[in-house]
Amino acid sequence: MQPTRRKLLDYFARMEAHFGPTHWWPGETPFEIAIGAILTQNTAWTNVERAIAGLKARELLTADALIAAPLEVVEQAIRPSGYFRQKAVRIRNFSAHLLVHYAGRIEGMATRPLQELRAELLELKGIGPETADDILLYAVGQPVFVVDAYTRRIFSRHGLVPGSIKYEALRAVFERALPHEVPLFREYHGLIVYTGKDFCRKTPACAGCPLRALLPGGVPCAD
DNA sequence: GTCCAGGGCCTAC
DNA sequence: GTAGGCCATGGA
Repeated sequence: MQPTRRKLLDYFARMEAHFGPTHWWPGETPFEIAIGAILTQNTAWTNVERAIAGLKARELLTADALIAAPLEVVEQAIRPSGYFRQKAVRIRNFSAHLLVHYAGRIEGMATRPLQELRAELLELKGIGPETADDILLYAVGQPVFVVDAYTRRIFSRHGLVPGSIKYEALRAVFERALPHEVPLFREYHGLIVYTGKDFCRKTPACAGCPLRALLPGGVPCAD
């Protein structure tokens, strides 16, 4: 049940033909991207934008500033993103780690061996597999394939992987089949997000989806 | 009013 | 090792 490189590149080509370049991920600096990765956990991006704006308005978008500010100020700044008490602690945990080990600069992470850095991020409370891989791919620029709910939904509905597949197994599917190129991994995940947002939760099922023709038996997918 | 979003942690079997 | 509860806001 391992899809070929050819097949996964066909999915990519069809999404790219439909959407064009996504330039995923939204964010002006590596630090902002990393914080956005934490804030978007189980949360719609529109709410994350408000939270990022709240941090910018208070000049809190650096590791130093996030640590120096009172916790309640950070909480209020990110309140629109939901789970604001948890996330305030999480972005401060991440900031503290960044300050202690990398002088507060994401760029400092780029010199570390990828697997060691990934394990290090996963040690931090509030950084799970998807958030770690978001940070690695989009903030640090390392070739890891980001898996999310849309990835599992789309590729299991297409019969390419089991619906019960775990995060690491699904990540391995893509990383085994595809060349480890950062631009490809970045765009591939961005296109999956676009496709999932626009088509997976709309009715009639799959109308207009660029992957529609690839569905097994041409049958629209549904929950 | 109800459902749920680009997760992750903790607890109980 | 895994299923279930919890965290919280805003839009559909």
